[in-house]
Amino acid sequence: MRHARLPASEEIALEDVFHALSDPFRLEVVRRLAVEGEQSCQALEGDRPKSSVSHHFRVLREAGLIRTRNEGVTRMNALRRDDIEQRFPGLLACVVPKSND
Amino acid sequence: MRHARLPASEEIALEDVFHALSDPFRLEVVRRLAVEGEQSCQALEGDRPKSSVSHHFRVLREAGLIRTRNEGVTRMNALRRDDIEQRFPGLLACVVPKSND
DNA sequence: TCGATAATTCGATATTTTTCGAATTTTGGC
DNA sequence: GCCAAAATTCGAAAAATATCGAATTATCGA
Repeated sequence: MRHARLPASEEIALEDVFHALSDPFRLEVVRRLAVEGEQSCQALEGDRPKSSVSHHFRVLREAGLIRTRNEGVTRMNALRRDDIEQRFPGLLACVVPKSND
Repeated sequence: MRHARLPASEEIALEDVFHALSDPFRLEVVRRLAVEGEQSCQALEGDRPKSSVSHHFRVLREAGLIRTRNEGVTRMNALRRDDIEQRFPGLLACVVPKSND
């Protein structure tokens, strides 16, 4: 696996973040990660096919919004809360209902 | 002219705003309107053809980010600062260098 | 190593956006 | 009314995104 493409905090581009968040499914994913914390892809797929879900997670990952790690056979996705807050202070607050640190 | 399509403050959708701001030209337009205040389309077109500029202004208008009024033969575009701030507090601050009320 | 589960990649198609020239609309001045 | 300036609309073509099934990869456990 070398699909990483995870930008460093300073490399996160506002245009990319906005593009990632302009899709309703991806926006909802970010909100749920913010509220419920780390989640598997499965837990957040609606009734979409896996390949579609995977695509959206990739967009979020490459925009710098989420980070993915292996947990056994599943992959857990987490919002990069601190990195985003550091790079664009206040942005997450516009997106997310409320925080749960 | 009936191209208005200007959403009321409460109707502004976050996805639309994000989509509008995900384009570099449009993001720059918003920043310049924020810093320099009301501007004509001409003043902000780079070397793009008019029709292209007009398209981008329309996206911004329909997303609820700008408002356009006639000033003689030209049309002046202004950031809907208060409406956006009311609907999504803090969002503009993430986008714009600094404010000049 | 085999099988099962989770997710990614591939490839092809569909949908959405963007681009830009030409034609049109709007407004003001003569 | 006629002309010029500013911007929008139209229409077609190009580019970027999204969708989804099938094949592939990765990881764990037996």
